[in-house]
Amino acid sequence: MEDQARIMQSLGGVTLAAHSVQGGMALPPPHGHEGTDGDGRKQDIGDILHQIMTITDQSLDEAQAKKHGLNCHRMKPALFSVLCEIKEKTGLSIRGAQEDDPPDPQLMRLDNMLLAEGVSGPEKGSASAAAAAAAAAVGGGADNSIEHSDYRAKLTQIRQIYHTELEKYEQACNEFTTHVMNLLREQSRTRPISPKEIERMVGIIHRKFSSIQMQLKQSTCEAVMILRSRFLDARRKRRNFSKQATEILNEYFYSHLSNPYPSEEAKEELAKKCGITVSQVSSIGSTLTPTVSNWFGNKRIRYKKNIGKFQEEANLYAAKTAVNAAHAVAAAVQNSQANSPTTPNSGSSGSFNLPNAGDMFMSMQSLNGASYQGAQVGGSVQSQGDTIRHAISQAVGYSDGLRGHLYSPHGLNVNGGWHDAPTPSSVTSPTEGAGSVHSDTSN
DNA sequence: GGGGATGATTAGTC
DNA sequence: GACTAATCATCCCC
Repeated sequence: MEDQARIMQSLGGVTLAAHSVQGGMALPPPHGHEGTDGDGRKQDIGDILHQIMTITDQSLDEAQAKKHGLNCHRMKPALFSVLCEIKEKTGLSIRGAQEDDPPDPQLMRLDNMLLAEGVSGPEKGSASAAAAAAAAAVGGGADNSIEHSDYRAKLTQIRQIYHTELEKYEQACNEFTTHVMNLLREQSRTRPISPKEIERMVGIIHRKFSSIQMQLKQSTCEAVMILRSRFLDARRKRRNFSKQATEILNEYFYSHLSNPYPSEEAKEELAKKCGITVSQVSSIGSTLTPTVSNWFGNKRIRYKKNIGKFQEEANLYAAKTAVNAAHAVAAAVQNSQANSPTTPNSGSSGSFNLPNAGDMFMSMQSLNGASYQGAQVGGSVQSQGDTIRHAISQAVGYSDGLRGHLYSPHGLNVNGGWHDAPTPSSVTSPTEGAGSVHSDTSN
């Protein structure tokens, strides 16, 4: 320690001296200190530094021996403290420049996406949740569940690959970090390396590895996107309504031909009856099941476009609804006769099987070849009841000889709009309450 | 395979 | 937000 203190004092401008050595130059004489004693010390330091400079040119054994010699040299602590001072000065600027890197937004996006897709994060988390959501959106069909499980299986595969690769990267990163730290600790015996510097080096290594990890995450995201798009493409495939569903929808459409705008409640009930959805509700995309809203939208347009083509269909459904009405009314009449002659038609069909009385009236008029003359709303309850009774007899008689009768396209006005559908979004059937799917024949 | 039927999508309107 | 009209894409029958 005495030597060290003396050297520090005698050298004065240590940094300059050290820099000179680093540049391969001879040490300059200490300022204001000359003499034989100073020359000797200068010679010692010069020797040590020269040995350090040439150590890499020597063979391993030779270098080890030299290293040992240097470590044991009496001047080593003095030299070490000089190097410490230099490092302290240069280290400050490096530290200031490299600390507190903000989190990479790209990496954050990738992380969020992988988490949302259920690739990263807990096993039972969003992967199955997303798949379950997809399944819920799709409905309950057998082929749907196959698609669902297929999607889930492929997602699990991606997840497994991702985690395996991630583990590999982490392991490699840890190994490399440990290796570098050991190396630095070893080197710290011959040159000054502070813990903070080791920490900084570890940070650099982690940054390098995290850039590799980012590539892995990017590839995984791409794979998920491809899988997702393929899966959704498969889901976008059009599925036709079942025959029964089409029947139900057509029945409603033709029985409300004057105003084929089902309310939300009506749509919901129709959807329930048909086993379909009201509208597109999936967050993932289109559903497999066709929707009531789509169906009515398409039906209205196609009916309007080509009324002639739909005449036969309209006749069929008019007859069908008439027969239904006949049965219901007959039952109601029987009921009322049996129970109380003063309360006719107390029964209900329980569904929209029976048409809107006004439309029913129109349908039957059409079946008779008569054109629809006026608004259907005005009729009294009694007169509608009479009309229905009249319709019953007509319908029963028509059920066989229906084909060939002209169905007059009612409900549409000259401009192509529906008669009494002033505000389509808030339509209520003329003779029934808003959203009622049930027949108002009992009126 | 062709063509009509039909469910979904999209842009524009109210 | 619901609707229309045009269009796309797929299904399904011949």
